[in-house]
Amino acid sequence: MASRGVNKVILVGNLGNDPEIRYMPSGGAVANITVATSESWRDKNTGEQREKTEWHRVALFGKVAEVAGEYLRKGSQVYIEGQLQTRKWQDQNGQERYTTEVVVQGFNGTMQMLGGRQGGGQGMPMGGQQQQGNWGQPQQPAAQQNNFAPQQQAAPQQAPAQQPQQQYNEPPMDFDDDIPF
Amino acid sequence: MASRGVNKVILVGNLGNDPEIRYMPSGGAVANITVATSESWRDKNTGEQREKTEWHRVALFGKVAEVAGEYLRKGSQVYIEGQLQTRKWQDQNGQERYTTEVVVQGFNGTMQMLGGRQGGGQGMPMGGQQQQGNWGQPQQPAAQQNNFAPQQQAAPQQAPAQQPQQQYNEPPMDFDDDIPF
Amino acid sequence: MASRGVNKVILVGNLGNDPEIRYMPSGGAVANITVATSESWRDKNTGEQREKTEWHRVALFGKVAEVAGEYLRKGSQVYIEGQLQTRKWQDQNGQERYTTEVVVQGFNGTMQMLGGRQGGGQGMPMGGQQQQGNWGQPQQPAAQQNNFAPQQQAAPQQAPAQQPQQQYNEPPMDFDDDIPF
Amino acid sequence: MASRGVNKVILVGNLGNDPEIRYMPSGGAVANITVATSESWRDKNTGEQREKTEWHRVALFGKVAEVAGEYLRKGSQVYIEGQLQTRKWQDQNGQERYTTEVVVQGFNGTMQMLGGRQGGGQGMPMGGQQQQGNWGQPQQPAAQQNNFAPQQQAAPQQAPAQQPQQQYNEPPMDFDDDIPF
DNA sequence: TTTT
DNA sequence: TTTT
Repeated sequence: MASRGVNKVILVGNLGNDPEIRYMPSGGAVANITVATSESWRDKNTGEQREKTEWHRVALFGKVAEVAGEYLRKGSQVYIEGQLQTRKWQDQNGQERYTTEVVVQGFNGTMQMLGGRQGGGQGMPMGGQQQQGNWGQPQQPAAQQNNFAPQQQAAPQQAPAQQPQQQYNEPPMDFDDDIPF
Repeated sequence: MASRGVNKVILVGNLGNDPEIRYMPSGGAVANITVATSESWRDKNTGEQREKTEWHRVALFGKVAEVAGEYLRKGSQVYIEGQLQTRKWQDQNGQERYTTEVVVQGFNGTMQMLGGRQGGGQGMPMGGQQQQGNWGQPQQPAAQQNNFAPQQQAAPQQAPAQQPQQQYNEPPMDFDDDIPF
Repeated sequence: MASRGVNKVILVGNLGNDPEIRYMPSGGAVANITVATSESWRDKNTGEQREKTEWHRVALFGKVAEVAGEYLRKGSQVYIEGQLQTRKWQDQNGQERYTTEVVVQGFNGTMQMLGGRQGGGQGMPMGGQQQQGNWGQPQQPAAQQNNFAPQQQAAPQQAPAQQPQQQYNEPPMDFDDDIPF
Repeated sequence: MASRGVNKVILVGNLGNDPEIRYMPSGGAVANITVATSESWRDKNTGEQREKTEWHRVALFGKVAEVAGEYLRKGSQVYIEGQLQTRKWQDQNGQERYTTEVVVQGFNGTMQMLGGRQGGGQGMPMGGQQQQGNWGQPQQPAAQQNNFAPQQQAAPQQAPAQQPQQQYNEPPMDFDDDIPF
């Protein structure tokens, strides 16, 4: 829990796809999302308007992953606070590759749904039928890979001696997907 | 310059090596540094103290790159504020690879040297002979490695005409100022 | 523009009232908003749900103030990045008082409208009639105090030698309003 | 613990005075420090260099307050991450006054000592005799000013049972670690 | 792949 | 005074 140094990422952007939820053998949820941030500026040579979108891999763990799986959808706007983490893996040729992600886990991060009336009524963001933002209806976290009930680790954040960052050595994570990174 | 979304990284850590400085055809400086942040925690199973160091690639552009090249050294402690940026490149086998960096450029970021009484004396961080932290003596930004344009110009947000970040040349703070409360 | 030290505030919250816009003699706009952030938790003694709202004074300057005046309304959700600033003033009894605000000015800060389809279509956040979030229709910045045309300082941020922080010594700012601070 | 909204302050600056430590009836420590951040710029009218220092009230709670009391001294450079909080009080004339502070408490904030090789040797920041930065010798947190409960307990988010922030007792970083890229 |  |  101690730390020398600061490692903090803050993002506000929109999801490029629905979250992908997986469960670790321990039952803890992992949600992977991609978040777009973009900036636009006027090219000072050509004078034309230009835009550049940056895509961020974000991995959420535990309770916040469950919330993401239930309420976030493609297009949802989110505030993300997490840490940068680079992990090494082997591609199909046995070559070492590195992937950098924003990790949101326990007290080292947070996720906030933005826009719409998130977190509304009966535990669903919209509180009703009419969709205001791009939020999902609360779902059974069912359409997932493997699925032992995520053993409600609702408040693990207070746990006195939590073990950070042991992620990513459990599910394979399919990094050969055709996602652009 | 407009932007929808927020893309912000904040790091406090130490350099793993001396900065590598290059110059673009335009004359603009680029500094590459690696910054370590670490956290330690007590393993709740074994009870032993564990530590994990995360290494961050950071690319600085323009004036702030020159300052980095002059004053930062292996071990220097820095505050970095920048943006996440992932760029695509081809490895020797023609395979697409991705590298994620923290980009510090113009008004989208800042770098602050920490420790010692930076901003001291004659434009060098320490103000004197005795080395307090791990800061370099001001150098000619001459010993540049090589000089091909870096494969990436990072975000073109404010291009050549930028001129921020000439910090580090102010008098030391007087801590006997009357604090207004 | 240089700085020793970091002074940064990040808020995501909702406006408690419509923005108040004023113009300085120089023509620069100033927008004052109050932003609510809240947290809720379960009281570990009584077991009941509790909530606490924190109200923040935010002062925006220049272009971002104009945008705030045009598009933000009571209830609007915003992302604010600015600096902490405490200024001294005299109350009606001649007593020294201090007020702390989050100042958003030039490159030292940013404001992003959240939720809805902000910044949409023709320069208005919603792009149409149907109100999705709590955003104002684009207005003439007319109903303001004094009103020499704000001399479009649209890109003063690039200005080579801008003069920071001289605010608050121009308009009186009416700090005896019945706002709770 | 839940929250709608983000309320975050990040400071890097120097202490204007030694910390003031107090203990609450519960035994929890409270440290009050004032942190200076400053910026300087060239006045675009007169052409002269100008500087402005901003002073921040910071209140630390719990373990981090104890660390502050032991190791921080006037002039110490710190990284602070906390929340903005405004509290109401009555002055000697019975008038309502407001004071805004940066509150560092539990998981909602952190404090890092900067400069020197903090986290070194035997649990003290410098690891030895020779003072590199402006750090105090570890003290008994005994010389407390006075001992009435501070008028404010700040947000009760995680109350007594908190236990984060026991940093600063790790071995120094080895910068010859193999950087993974 | 998002959003505007 | 907001929002949920």
